[in-house]
Amino acid sequence: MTTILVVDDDPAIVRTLAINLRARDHRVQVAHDGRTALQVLTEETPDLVLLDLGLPDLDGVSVLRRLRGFSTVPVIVLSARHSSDDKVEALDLGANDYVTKPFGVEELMARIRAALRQSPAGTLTEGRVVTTATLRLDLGEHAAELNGAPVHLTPTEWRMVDTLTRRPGALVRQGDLLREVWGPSYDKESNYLRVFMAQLRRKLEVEPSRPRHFLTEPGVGHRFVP
Amino acid sequence: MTTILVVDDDPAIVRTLAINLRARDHRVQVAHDGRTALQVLTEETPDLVLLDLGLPDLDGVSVLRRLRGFSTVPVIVLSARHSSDDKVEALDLGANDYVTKPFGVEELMARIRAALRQSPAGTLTEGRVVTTATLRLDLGEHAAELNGAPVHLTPTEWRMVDTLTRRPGALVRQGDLLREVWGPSYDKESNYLRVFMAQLRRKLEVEPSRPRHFLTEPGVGHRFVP
DNA sequence: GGCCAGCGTCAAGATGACGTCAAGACCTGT
DNA sequence: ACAGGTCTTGACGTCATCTTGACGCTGGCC
Repeated sequence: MTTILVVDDDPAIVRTLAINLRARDHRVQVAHDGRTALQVLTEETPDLVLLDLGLPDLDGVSVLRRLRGFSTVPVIVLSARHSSDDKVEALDLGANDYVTKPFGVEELMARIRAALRQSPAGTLTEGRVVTTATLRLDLGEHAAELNGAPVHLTPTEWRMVDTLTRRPGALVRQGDLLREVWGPSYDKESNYLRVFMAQLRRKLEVEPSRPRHFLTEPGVGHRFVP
Repeated sequence: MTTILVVDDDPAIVRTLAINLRARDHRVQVAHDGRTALQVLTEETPDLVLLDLGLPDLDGVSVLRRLRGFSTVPVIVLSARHSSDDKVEALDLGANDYVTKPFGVEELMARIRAALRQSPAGTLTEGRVVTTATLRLDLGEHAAELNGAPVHLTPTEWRMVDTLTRRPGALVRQGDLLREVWGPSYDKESNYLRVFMAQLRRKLEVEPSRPRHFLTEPGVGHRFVP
């Protein structure tokens, strides 16, 4: 049983979606504006988000940008805007799919199934936990410990940890890391990597100047070794 | 760099897609019918498939069904059929996205980015791995081992290893090697070869003075023998 | 035996990438 | 409006890597 968060200010649409989703055995959560949506997302961990772009308070796009700051939950954008630019923007901000209103319910349900199917076996719900001799990183709970002492990581730092630890020991190229963490257009800003790798080492390495987990492969990329 | 397989029988569409994909640094493979597409997929491992539904031989839907039998590669369906049933069918058969023709190129490119982003990071890397009795060279991961002990190679050394091991046992001429590693204008700087061949042997040969893998063919070039 | 061309070796200097720091911009909640 | 935390941006020292040149060795040829 999966949980789906519906973010839309139109009660009629919300009702239609809720009925259809419940009929297909999903749990449904509702937020009528962007602020509430973000609030819900920090407290709950739905398996998918249906996000309307036309919200009363925040722009749907900002909601998307912000939620991608701390979550990799699959997002399907619903929007009345048909323009190519809007679609490109939303997709590049991290939306998994973009459906224009009015939409066929059956199609949307199929797209939801598709998105859930692809979602890498639990990015949120099944909290990934990485542990080493000195470290404990709970990706789901956003909790980090160094030698038992809790450490606070910022959203960007979490995103870096997330992509670096996805395949332990594997090399992540600079461009890939930048795109994953900051977005598609940032693939040349290697400054950021220097700053944030230093930050991660300061917070997560016993001896920041002699890193054992967060390593640099000069000219190529970075890797996390357990 | 990712490889994308375009399956479509319309040469005009294939050409448009190929141009746009190459401009965005993708390698492009083409299949004009379903049979060829399935054939290619058993031999190569593209990172994403663009699949037209209207093919001359097999129905695109059957292609999709069959390829899902042995592959989890992301598939974006392109189709002139707008009906909801068609979309639902394709999506439920395992398509990751469904785009109706005519489509905006920018939108499609954004959807490709979105699909690649979601695909588990591991599936993308085409890791060539070269092994001998004493050596292990993982070109994708930039990891090298000599008798089980990890060895660190610099970027230039990796480029040399890359070109030398591309065709094991084959002779690579000095000029070709220099051009591949340092650039087109360096084809006379055979100094570099001397310096870096020595470096490679020091790091990757059990007995650097009696090389068994990285050999020199005086006056002609170099070769890697497994 | 002596000469030459090409290869192997070495080390010093130049270069560029990385690590570090701090000031300012930005955003958020009070 | 303010205070706290976070992200961005630029400058700078440091280090690994690359470049460059000098020298010794070897094998072929006269």
